Amino acid sequence: MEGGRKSDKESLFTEVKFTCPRCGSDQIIKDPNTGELVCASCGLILSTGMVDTDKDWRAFDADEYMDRAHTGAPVTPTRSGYGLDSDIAMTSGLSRKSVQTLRRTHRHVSDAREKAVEPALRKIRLAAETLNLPPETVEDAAMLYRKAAGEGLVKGRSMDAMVAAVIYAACRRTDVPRSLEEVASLFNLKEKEVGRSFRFLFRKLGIRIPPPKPENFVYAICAKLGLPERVATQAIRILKIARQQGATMGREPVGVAAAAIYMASQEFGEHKTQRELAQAAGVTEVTVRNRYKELLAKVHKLWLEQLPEDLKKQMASFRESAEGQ
DNA sequence: AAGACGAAAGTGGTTGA
DNA sequence: TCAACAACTTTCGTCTT
Repeated sequence: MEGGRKSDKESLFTEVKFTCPRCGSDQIIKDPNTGELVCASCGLILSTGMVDTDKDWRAFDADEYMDRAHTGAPVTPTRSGYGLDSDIAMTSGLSRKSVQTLRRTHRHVSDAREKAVEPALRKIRLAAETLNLPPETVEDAAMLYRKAAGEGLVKGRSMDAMVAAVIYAACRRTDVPRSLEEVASLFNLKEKEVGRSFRFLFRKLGIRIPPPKPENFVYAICAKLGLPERVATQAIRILKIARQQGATMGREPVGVAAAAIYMASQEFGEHKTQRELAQAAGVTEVTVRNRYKELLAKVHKLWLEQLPEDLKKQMASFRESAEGQ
């Protein structure tokens, strides 16, 4: 590979020593224009909503403090019993015998439900680890599975396909860019099978899942190609205009993303071939080319017009120094 | 020679009758 | 169930640098 050039190229990962609270990746990129910190792995914007580990309540005197304090194990749908166990105490007012009866009934009902979903939840947790999913996504997947199981949609279907489907759905709902192919192959399933379960699920549950945004794929593709953050930032600008212009409708989001990156990289003199972009995005050269053509027609001019003067000059100088090499 | 571009034919999914 | 359709892929030839 062209190892020599890489050192004088601006590093994609500026020395930010954060790790992503969602996926744990340390590939955090800083957007020079907005100052936002973005995770290159899962696309989460960090700086506008850093995790607040403080209390979620305030107290103005000691009594209030005692009153409002609540602690204990976090509630999570990813574990059976939501990570909580409940029991019925031997309190006064009830005979020993009725407490025992109550306990037995309670255990019977909750155990039966929990036992039914436990293997699936275990699979979800395992898959999440391999796919490097943030907790938010894992919880959503677990929640969806519980909902599906609760409505009897799981019976008689392949558990793996259902688990894969809820994981994919959760990724979509929480803006984590994982492809159907990635999720399906983890379970040795075909895209088609998972896709079918996915559609069945959200049709039956009445859940609306918007198509993935092309922006979600930008940082992952740029990271694969070692493109600097300024290219990623502008690609996202291009994609925002593209959406306003209706240039993303009905198009494969990842293909549009690749084309936008191609466009931005050219303006910055960061030459990558259409083939390289296509490979990084997992589409063909022709798709990149066609999306690029559409972006040229509908977006390119608007994008350049909206750019601040100093950034235009910056682009020109980057292009010149690239040509000089 | 490498990369960009375009045309033509084929593929697999979706939609509506 | 089937045909029509849109988006995408594969393949290949031509043009440009």
